[in-house]
Amino acid sequence: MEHPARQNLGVSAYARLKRDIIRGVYPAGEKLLMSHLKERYDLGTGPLREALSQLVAEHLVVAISQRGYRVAAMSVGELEDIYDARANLEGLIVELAIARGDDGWEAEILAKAHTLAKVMDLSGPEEMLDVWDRRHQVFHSAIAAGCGSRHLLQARESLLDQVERYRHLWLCETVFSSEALEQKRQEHAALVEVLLARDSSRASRMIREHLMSPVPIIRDVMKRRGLE
Amino acid sequence: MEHPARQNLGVSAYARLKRDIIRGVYPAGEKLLMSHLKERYDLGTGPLREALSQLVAEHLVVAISQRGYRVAAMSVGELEDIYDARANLEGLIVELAIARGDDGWEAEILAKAHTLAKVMDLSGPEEMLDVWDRRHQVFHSAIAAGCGSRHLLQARESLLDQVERYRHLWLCETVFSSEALEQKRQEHAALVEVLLARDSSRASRMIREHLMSPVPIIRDVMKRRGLE
DNA sequence: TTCTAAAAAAATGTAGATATTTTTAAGGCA
DNA sequence: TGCCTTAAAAATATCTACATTTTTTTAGAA
Repeated sequence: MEHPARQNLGVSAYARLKRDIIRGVYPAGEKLLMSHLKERYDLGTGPLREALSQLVAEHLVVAISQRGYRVAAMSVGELEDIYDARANLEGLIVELAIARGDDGWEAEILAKAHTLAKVMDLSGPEEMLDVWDRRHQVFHSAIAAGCGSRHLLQARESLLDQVERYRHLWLCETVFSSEALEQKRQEHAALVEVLLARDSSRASRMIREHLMSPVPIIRDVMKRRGLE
Repeated sequence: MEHPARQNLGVSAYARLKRDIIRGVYPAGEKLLMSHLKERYDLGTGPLREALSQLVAEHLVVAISQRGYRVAAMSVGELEDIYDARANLEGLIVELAIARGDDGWEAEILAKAHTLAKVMDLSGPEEMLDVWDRRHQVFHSAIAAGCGSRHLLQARESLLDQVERYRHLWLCETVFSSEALEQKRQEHAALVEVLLARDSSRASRMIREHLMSPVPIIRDVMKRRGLE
């Protein structure tokens, strides 16, 4: 008989904390009080400190010696830098993917693009956005996977984790109009076409623009909320 | 009066463990026994687990639930992927640096290149290699800094950390002939020239080749040591 | 108000309790 | 004997409770 494979508590603490930070449960810069975390997650300090250490390594949390932990700050400056870095890295990855991707890669892109395009058929507004976002991520990951480099994809993941708090701001604030959805769909369709045509420089430019487009919107949200 | 700013033990445990892993004190794949670590670093499990958690996030250590920690494996496959990823990322960063770097950037490069070129004047063989390596890193960092993106530089640092174990293999094994040194010096000089001329595509290609050159040597060392 | 000192709160570290895995040893069977 | 299974013992990982140290707050005095 197989046990349910007992995880150590640090791992689940890590997952839950990360999720809560990304979802904005703890605002940027907020002190993460050990006593509060112990109560909220019903855990001892040991596992919590393990989890926090990992989050420090991922730059989502900052540790100040003898003064505990804080949620990493957010700023418009960082917003712009993360998106810039992400756009450029993704551009590079797409170029490599076009040079290196095989038939399976093309097929995966088509499959994920199709799944993504079919989202609107679904039910409620909240849930639809959720599903759309998940499939959107999967679609872009399928494109990136073609570069074939575990370590470039790892760098990409790391930036995704760091951008997630800003992106969440966008998802929350955006009343997702069907025009915007339609707009995105067209961008994706155009992107797929250029990818399959293996037009490296055009694909790279397109993906960079595609990724940068939420920046002005998020910047506005931040300024409105006094997060600048 | 200022206190010496007491660090928590996890931080120094992290630094020492990382150093030892990179230096090959613990071979790839080796089990990191808590009892051994406690004795070696004279620390309790708490700080050690904090340090190990950070190293897990940096992919230098792997955690297996209820079975403790191991040094991350090494393989020729990973060697090739890290160097490939690094070369491509560095190529991208150089292109951005050329587009974005200002006069200060150019000046820094010239300064660091000069310091690097002057290393040979120094004393012993071991120490010289040490100094050379440090200045070499500084030189390349000065180039990369021009891209102006904290997050791209952070991704670069992360790859540097991960490649360090392989690079250390190279530094240890290489009896550093003055021809090789001379060869490197020429590559650097050529690189500086192209950078200052702002020849983006040539600089990118040159740096990619420059970074890839140790790969065959390291691959040989690994095969000889049965690390493949 | 501004400074100081006591009190409270918080972070950090260790020791030891608990749970899990690994090793060892013994027994059964071909 | 050789090999597998099983059970106990040892080693190990993990977690919590509490002790210690440091920071922050509070309250009183100048």
